[in-house]
Amino acid sequence: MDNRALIRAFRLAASLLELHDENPFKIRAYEGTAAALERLEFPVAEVERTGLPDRTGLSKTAAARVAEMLDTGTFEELTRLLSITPPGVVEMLNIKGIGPKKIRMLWRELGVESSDALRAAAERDEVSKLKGFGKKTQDAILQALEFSDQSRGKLLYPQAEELAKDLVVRLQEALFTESVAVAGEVRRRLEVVENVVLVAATAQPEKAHKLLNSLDGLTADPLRSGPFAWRGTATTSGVKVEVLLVAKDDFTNQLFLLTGAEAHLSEIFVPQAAHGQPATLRQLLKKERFYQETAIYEKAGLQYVEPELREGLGELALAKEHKLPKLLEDADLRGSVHNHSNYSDGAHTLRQMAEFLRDEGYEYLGICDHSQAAHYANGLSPERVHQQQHEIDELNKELAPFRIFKGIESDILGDGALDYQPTVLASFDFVVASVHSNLKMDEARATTRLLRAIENPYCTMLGHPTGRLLLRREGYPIDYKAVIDACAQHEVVIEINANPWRLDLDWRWVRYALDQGVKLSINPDAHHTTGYADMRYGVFMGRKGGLTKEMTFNAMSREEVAAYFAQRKAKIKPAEEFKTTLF
DNA sequence: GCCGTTTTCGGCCCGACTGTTTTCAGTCG
Repeated sequence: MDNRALIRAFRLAASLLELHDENPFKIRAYEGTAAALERLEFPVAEVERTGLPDRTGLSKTAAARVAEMLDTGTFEELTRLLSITPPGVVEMLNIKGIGPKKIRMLWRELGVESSDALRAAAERDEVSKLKGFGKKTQDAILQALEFSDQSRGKLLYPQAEELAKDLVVRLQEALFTESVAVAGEVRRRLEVVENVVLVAATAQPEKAHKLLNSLDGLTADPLRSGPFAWRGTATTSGVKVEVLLVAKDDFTNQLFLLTGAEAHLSEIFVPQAAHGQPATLRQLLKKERFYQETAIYEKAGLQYVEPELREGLGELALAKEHKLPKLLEDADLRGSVHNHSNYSDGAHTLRQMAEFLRDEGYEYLGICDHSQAAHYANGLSPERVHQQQHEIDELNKELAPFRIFKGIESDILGDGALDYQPTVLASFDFVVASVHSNLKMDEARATTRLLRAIENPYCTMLGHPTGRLLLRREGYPIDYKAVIDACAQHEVVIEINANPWRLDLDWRWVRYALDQGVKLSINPDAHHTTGYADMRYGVFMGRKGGLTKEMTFNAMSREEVAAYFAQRKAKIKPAEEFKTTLF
């Protein structure tokens, strides 16, 4: 059991206590346990049980509950709470916008015991009549239910990749072949996956069927399957799984056909093709058998198209002209600039965050803890900013040539102002500006808010532009063009937040940003040393949008980044000159 | 439930925002 499972269990217990109207301080205690676990930087499961209180800082009773979880998968209080709560009501806790207290009302007053019953009650206009509810709340509930419906049967990229890779290994073992590959959305690195598609070369497809039918996590769908295609779903997520069983000589053709989006395969790239001559890649594949994907594009007279780009969004036109860019790679990144330490809500100290990154071979770290408005995340008061910067100076002396840049993730307040006065903002090497509150603005207001932040001379970089959490919450709507244009005008870098829940800026806007000359930064937003690894997802998104090393902010060297920050700060006029207009 | 003692129980306690209210409760990050 990993720490996250523990944290989830304690959060659930806290919600259930609240649902059952128990002592608020008891609730806070459970939340406190979850928060304490979140800050830990080691797997609790590996700690000697008797050492738990000392190692975790938890109270004896909380530590005992953690131990119980580790040994039995649950703890007594949680079991009790679950036993007095209908499963459908527990599930309702996941609905955005309503919390335990509103759910209690719905349950007690309307007898609603499931999401479906809730939807029915809302559609009958019964919810809006409850005390404390209203028309808007009812509509918000229906909208949230709609969103969670849409999220069903989908996985974030990392989970989809893990599932796909696991199946590849099992099929390779069962079929005694290396020729099993991931295709489809996972190979194209889509941020959300609905279909996990694999291709396996085998002369014994029945062996593959037998294996796939026997796997615990999969549910077969015989109606959609056939002798050469196993289809079903991953049981818990409901995501579709498809395994095509093909002859060895057909492997490359099938892999290719199952990788590209339909628009890529069926786009006419030879407008004047003679009769019978292939005009699309699909037609070419029908005529000829290939053994390497590079040979397919070569035969078509096209530049090789990386799987990430095979979306049918204009890449073939570029490939025809041999103008596809050389895409960014993991190894091009030389530092990481939006990360948290335990000064705010991160798990690790400045030193730990820096040494880990240095030992991974990177040249610099940008620390951007939360600003003072982010109370929930232990945002830094000006005094603590000062203290942190002093500590960074000391560490920089010791760790040189590795360098920590002094940043901040400054909240963009409701009116678009940055958190902190100019004198404080001026003390940072750079400022990442992000929205964390009041996420329900309409497009006009949300855009104006961002534009105002971008115009602020202290804004170096725009953080997660829409605030979206994939499969969990829609971002606030923004006018992408206006935001990107403003970033171009004010030389503000846009981050591709590499956290797999965010992947924001959306890759579909990367090309537009690049065309406007906006540099992008692959930012893991790490709250833990393990979080740096998320940068690879950000690289995938950049690649999908055609991002190159040259246009990637954190592909710059330490010296280049230092020079960039210094030059940008030098351009800021003295605070008094814009004070009246901006603050 | 946890802390910290006035050592046996009282105090603990985010702020902004929204939507519901007519003075506030619930939710969120």
